[in-house]
Amino acid sequence: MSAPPHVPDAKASPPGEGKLRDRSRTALTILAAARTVLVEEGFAGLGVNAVARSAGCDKQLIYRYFGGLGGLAEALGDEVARDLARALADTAATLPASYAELVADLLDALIEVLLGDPALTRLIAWELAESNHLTRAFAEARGRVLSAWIARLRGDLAPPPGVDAGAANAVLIGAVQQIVLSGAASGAFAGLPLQSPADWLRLKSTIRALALATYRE
Amino acid sequence: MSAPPHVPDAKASPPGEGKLRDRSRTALTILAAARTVLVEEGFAGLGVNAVARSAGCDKQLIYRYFGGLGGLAEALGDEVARDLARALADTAATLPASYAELVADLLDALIEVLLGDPALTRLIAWELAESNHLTRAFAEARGRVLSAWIARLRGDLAPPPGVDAGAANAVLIGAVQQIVLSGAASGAFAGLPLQSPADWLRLKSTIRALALATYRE
DNA sequence: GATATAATTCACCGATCGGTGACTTAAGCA
DNA sequence: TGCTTAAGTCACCGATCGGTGAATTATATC
Repeated sequence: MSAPPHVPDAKASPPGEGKLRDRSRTALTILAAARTVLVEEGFAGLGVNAVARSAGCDKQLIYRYFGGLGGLAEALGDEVARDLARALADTAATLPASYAELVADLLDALIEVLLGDPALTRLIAWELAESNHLTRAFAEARGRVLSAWIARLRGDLAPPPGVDAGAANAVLIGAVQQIVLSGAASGAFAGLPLQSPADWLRLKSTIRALALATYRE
Repeated sequence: MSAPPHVPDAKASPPGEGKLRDRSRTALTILAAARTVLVEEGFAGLGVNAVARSAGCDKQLIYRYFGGLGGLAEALGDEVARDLARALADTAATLPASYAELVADLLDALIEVLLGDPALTRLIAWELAESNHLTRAFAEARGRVLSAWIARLRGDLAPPPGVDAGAANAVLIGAVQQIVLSGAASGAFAGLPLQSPADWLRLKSTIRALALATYRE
C-alpha cells in the first residue's frame, strides 16, 4: 500500500511508442491534460471528468495515480513551479550596476516569463479567486522559487536607504502580475492596450522607469 | 410581454414590513442574496440554486425577474458599479497642488474603496479568471466610472512631460488592485503582510512614494 | 364576496458532477 | 505456455447543476 505518487516517474516513453500500458507515461499524459484544461477552461473547469476526457483515459486513473483531483492539482502546481524555476534560471544575468537596475531587470524578466506560461497566470488568477489549501500551496511554492531567484541574482547589491524595498518590490511585482493577468484575460487594462508586442514594450519601459524612479540615488 | 427588468423598482418595502408579495422588493432581496453569495463563495459558487437558497425564495423568480443567471449577474455588476461611483464621489477632494499629488491621492482613495467593497474585489477576480461578455461588461462599466471620477478630479492638472502618464497610471492602479485582491484572498503578497491596519498604511505610503517618484518634477 | 391577475411555489427534466467497485486485458516472469 | 500482477475500462451511484411547465396563493379590482 504505497502512497499515490504525486510526481510521476521521470522515465516514460513518449506517447507514440513503447508499450501500450505504461503507468508513468499515462500519469504524465494526465498531468499534461490537466494543464491544457486549466489553460483553456480556467480553474473552474478543472475537474476529473474534463481532465480524463482530455487525456483520453478513464478518470479512475486520476484517483489511482494522483489520489483524486486535489492531488492532481497539487502535482500540477508543483510542475508549474518547477517550470517557473527553470524559466527564471534561463534569464540572462546582465550583472546590473545598481539595485535600481537590478530590480528593473528582474521585473523585465518576470514579465517575459509570465507572458510565456499561460498555466502560471491561470494559477495566479486561481489564487486570487479563492483561498484554500491548494491555492495557498501554489502561492507558497511560487514565492519560494521567486525569492530564491532574487537572492541568487541580487549579489551584494543593496537598496538605497530611505526606501522600503520589501514593500516597493511587492508593489512593482503586483503591478506586473495584475497587468499580465488582465492582458491575458481581456487584452487591455485601465485603457492600456495589451495585445501587440509594441503594447508590451510600452509596459516594460514604463515598469522600468517606475523601478528606476523608485530606487534612484 | 415586457422585457425582464434588470434594475428593480426603486420603491420597495424593507423586507420586514408591508405586503407578503412585492415583486420589486423580492427582486432586491434576490440581488442582495446574489451579492452575498458572490462575496462568500466567489464567482464559481454564484448559481441560481445557491442564490435562491440564500434569498429564501424559489429559483424560478430569478428567471422571471432577471431573465436567468446572466441577467442577475449583469444587474449585480451594475449595482456594484453604482456603489463604486457613489463611494468614489464621497472621497474628499483635497485640491492637490501637483499632478503627482493628485495621482497619489487618487490611489489612496482607490485603496480605501477597494478595501471597503468585497463584492467589487470579487468581480475583479472574476474578470481575471475568465473572459466572457459578462466580465467584459463588468470591466467596461468599472472603467467608465473610474475615468469619469479621474476626469472630474483632475481639473487642469497635467502630467509632467516625458512621462507616459497613461501607462504609468495603469501600472500604479494595477499594483493597487493586485495587492488588495491578494490581501483579501490570502492576507499577504510577495512576503508583504496585508492584514493589520498598519500593514495597509505601509502599503499606502509605499504607493504614494512610488507615485510621487514617478511624477516628480 | 366573487373574480382576474400577478407573485410565488412545486415538481420535475436531462445533464453533469465527483467518486467507487467490479471487471477486462496487457505485461512480466516462471 | 501458463500464471500473476498491474494497467486500464466499464457501469454505476447519489448529488447537484441550470432550466421549465404547471399548480397554488395572495392581492387588487369590481
